[in-house]
Amino acid sequence: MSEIKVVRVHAGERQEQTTTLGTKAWELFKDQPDVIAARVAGELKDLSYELVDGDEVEGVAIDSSDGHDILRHSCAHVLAQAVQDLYPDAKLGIGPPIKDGFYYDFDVETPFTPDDLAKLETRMRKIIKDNQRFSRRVTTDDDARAELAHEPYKLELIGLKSKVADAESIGEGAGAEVGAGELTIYDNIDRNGEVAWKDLCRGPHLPTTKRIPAFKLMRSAAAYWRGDEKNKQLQRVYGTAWETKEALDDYLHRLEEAEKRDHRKLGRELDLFSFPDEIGSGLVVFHPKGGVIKREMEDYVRLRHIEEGFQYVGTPHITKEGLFHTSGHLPYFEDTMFPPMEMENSRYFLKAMNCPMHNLIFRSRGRSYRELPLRLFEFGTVYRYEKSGVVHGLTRVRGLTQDDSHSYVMPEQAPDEVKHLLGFVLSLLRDFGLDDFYLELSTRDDSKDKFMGTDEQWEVATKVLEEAAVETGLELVPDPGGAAFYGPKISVQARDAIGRTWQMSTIQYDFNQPEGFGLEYVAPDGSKQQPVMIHSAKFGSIERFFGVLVEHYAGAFPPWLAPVQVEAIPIAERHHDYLYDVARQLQARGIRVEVDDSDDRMQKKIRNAQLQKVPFMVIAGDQDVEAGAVSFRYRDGRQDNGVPVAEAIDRVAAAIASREQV
RNA sequence: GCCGCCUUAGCUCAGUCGGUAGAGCGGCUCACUCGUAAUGAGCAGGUCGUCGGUUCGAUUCCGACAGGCGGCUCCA
Repeated sequence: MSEIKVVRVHAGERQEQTTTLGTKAWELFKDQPDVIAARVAGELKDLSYELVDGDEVEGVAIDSSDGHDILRHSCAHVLAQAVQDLYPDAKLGIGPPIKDGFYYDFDVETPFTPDDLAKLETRMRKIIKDNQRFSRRVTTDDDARAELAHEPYKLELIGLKSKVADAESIGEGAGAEVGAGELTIYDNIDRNGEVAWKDLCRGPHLPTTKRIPAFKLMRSAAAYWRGDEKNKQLQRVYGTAWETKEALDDYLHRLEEAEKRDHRKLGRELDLFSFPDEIGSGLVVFHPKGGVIKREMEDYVRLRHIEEGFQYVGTPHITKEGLFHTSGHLPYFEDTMFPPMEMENSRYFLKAMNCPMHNLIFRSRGRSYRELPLRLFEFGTVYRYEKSGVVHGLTRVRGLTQDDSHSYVMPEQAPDEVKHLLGFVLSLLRDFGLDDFYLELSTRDDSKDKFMGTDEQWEVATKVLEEAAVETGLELVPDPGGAAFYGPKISVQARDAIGRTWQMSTIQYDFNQPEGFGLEYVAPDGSKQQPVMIHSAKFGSIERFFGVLVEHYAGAFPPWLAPVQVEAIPIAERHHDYLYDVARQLQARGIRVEVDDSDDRMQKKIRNAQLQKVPFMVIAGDQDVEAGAVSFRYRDGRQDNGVPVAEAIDRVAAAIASREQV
């Protein structure tokens, strides 16, 4: 028997090992039960992979990122097997792992109900218990076609694979089925050595179904085949799978926690805003408490813009259609604008973007290079006809207010202006408590008909943005094809308190609208030149940012934003006057305070203030009155008793002024 | 826009196998005046999302529409 040499890599350590030809990868990891696959020369392999001389082999643990993907993908196979067991006519789509789980698409007569999911889970448990072996088999396109003749979607994938090199371009997630290179089928072999099921798949997989420690089916929904709305809708079943029952429970618990932060729920509970049916879908009204937060946000943002050299302007909500022809928007976006109103032989549109109006302000008189950069800024409310299925709380609405600015600059000023804007938006987001970002650079792709302008213009603009983005040192993710029709954009993605990312600010470089509007300035040499305009929204939309902040803080806003900053709680009725007096002093310092003079017991008042997430509870009873003091209770239950009134007021005022969280 | 599910009091939710409904919280009134997350009692509150159909009779069954939820597609 011939010997081979392999290197076993573990925790960064390389360990040479001599073994015999025919040794399988799993034999190297017999002592590590959490290893479910192997990485050989950077490629993931099944544990049944047969080692060859010189291989560097690293164990892939089930709780690693790759391990999770493999576990979840294998679980998707088990789901598909269960579906075809219970619904033999079901045709298979694709079944890749996704963040925190997996899905599998099926073409079935009738959509799955929650009851069906329960039945499928039961069936899956049986398959898992059956300890079926995932067995890899290399095949050819022709053989696979014959074998999968009854699976039209798989046949389509095989056909596409032979045409394109990049499997991911076939459609979302399809890379899990057909990878680059050879085509493989995985057989599920049961205890009796029979093939219980099989699927076209790139792998790798767990060694056996029994290695799925914990899973759960989450929901079903329709999804277009290959992500194209022109294609048939398949039924997609979502599930999740984890390395232990505890990890699954933790995940479900995290979902529950995220649900508690849902701004739609908190918006109702904290009486911040609502979406009255009578007004229409996606149109929000802010209640007084939400209004306080919104006003604080706007006041601060307006102040900071002015400090950064912006001038505050105002524009109307409707306009004749010609303006949007000039700007170039109408041909691109008419179907996402509200339909026009006929008036005095003109068609008027609700405003869907502010830039054209700002251009008219620029053009209202002659401009000198000495005025540039000219920075116009406003809270511009725009209306967009979002499709009915996409409206979602405050994060996707039909009426939104952008903290929108346009900087008009000489072309040579553009790089500095973009850097200035980027620094500004990041500092602003930090002031609101978001400090974990990455950037996305959205550029033109090959579908050039979607985009206006010359190759050279796009190249220059993209380079300016890219350099500014790189200079921040933040992670930069490319987004080809994501640009606006008039130019490339940088968007700032912020991670919230529980790690979710939200698109916030955008900075766009636009050489098209200045041309369309005939914008010009007089240069030092007396010639007329065309400025470049740079669009920027810092929050993106006030409404969305409001929603993000609600979720980020789980409704427990820092004092400077909190609708009620101090709840004064008398222990008994005889302490009311004392607290009214304290409240007057707080109000004199501009602090938002309420005295809870209801006839609830003080314990109930504390509970109410706690549920309203008020940052400072100021309590007074006989002892406090006698000492000229108050007692603090914070949201986390911490107490600080007998604080002299003047000191207490200073303390609250200081926390507000510093915009800190308490 | 597409697929599925949902819509009963201000909120959260029971219920009616077709005979016009109930709880808790919240609100109001009264009593209680209390030291760090729910005092007690009483009262009020619903054309069961809207419109149509079936039926002697519809909140319940069917259809359309509106709104919501979860996805897909989209997102200037």
